[in-house]
Amino acid sequence: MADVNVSTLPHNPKGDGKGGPNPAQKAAETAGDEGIPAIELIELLFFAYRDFVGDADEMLARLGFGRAHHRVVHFVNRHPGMRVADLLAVLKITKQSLGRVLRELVDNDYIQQKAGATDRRERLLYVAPKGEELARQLVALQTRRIARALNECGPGTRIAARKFLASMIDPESRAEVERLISRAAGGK
Amino acid sequence: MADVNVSTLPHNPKGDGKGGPNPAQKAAETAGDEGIPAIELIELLFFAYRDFVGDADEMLARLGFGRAHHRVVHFVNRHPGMRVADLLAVLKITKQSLGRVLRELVDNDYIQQKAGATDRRERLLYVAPKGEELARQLVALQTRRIARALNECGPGTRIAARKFLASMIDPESRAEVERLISRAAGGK
DNA sequence: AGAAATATGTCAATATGGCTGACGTAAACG
DNA sequence: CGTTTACGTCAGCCATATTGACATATTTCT
Repeated sequence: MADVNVSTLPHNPKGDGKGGPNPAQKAAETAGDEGIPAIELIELLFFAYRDFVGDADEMLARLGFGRAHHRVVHFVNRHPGMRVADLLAVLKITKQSLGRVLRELVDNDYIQQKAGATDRRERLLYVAPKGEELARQLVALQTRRIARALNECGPGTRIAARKFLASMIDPESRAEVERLISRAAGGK
Repeated sequence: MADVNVSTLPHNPKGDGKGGPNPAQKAAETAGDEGIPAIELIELLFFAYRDFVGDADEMLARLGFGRAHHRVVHFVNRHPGMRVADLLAVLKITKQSLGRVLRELVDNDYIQQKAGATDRRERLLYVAPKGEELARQLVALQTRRIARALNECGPGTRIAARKFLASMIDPESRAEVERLISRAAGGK
């Protein structure tokens, strides 16, 4: 699956004897420590992620931006002075795709570009005040949801969630993601 | 943020005295039980989700399908006999958008339609054998990743992850999502 | 110095997956 | 019988991504 929305549900009009267990169950089966099918986590991950990014989507839409802009502002804010090539590598999109989004952000004073000091071919990217403010607001929004969730859950949840999410990442990428996170987060 | 990819990182060419903590930190701050900034979870959620859906994306691409098809096959498989209107409500897209995807799936024998028994205006949706097999494979793929992650983490992780993810969902939607999950999962 | 590689930008065409508005048809409902 | 409902479809638009080709500056290598 990929982003999905909820709201209403399939009805089951006249209790047509279809209420019980159904397909997709054998495939799910148990997977992990207890005897609960992983399909639960599959769908929860979906809905959780949908609402998680939904917060930002709204704010962005009001500015005429989309998720692509969010990604750029977020990463540039987290890694000031990153090069265009670095951003492309992190986002894994083509420079043509980045081009439009970056241009819009630069034109609207969310992102600044500076030629590299040692290599003037490089365009080092920085958030302008507007971009920093936007990034701050977006992080605050998403932080709020996470804080609420953590508060609702037990005290060990943060650690567990952090570990679980990290384990969900491709093993090959994990080291880089950890580096990306800790580096920007001020990890020394 | 929204879906992002990792791989290389911003370089920091000549140790220009930029290695330390940087912006976006004050905004992150602590949020929850311990003193760790939520921004870690924000980014982990991203990368985890990216790889999570990436599994399916590959398989789908080989069939010429996209995420839209995945959603349809997944939900129809989980809720056999659901109506088009139900699917629209769950996916929260327009019927025009669903139309194309559904037509492709029907034309290629992944999904079957049957007129409703009591209300013949309804088109009840069922997975055809090919669709069931595809849904099974996709769930298996994602289950594998989850199982691996749970195995890597402690025994309590499943419970904690389940709770955390559920708490990340909008409070208003939570009951419906739980219903959606448990109903299809064989909840009586 | 000159050639090659690198970092970036840009033009053009294409695909996917959303959207809105308008209209049509069959069936149920009152 | 008229209205509403469930669904489908035509037509056009938008955002985001893609590929391929090519341009321009600048650095690096020989």
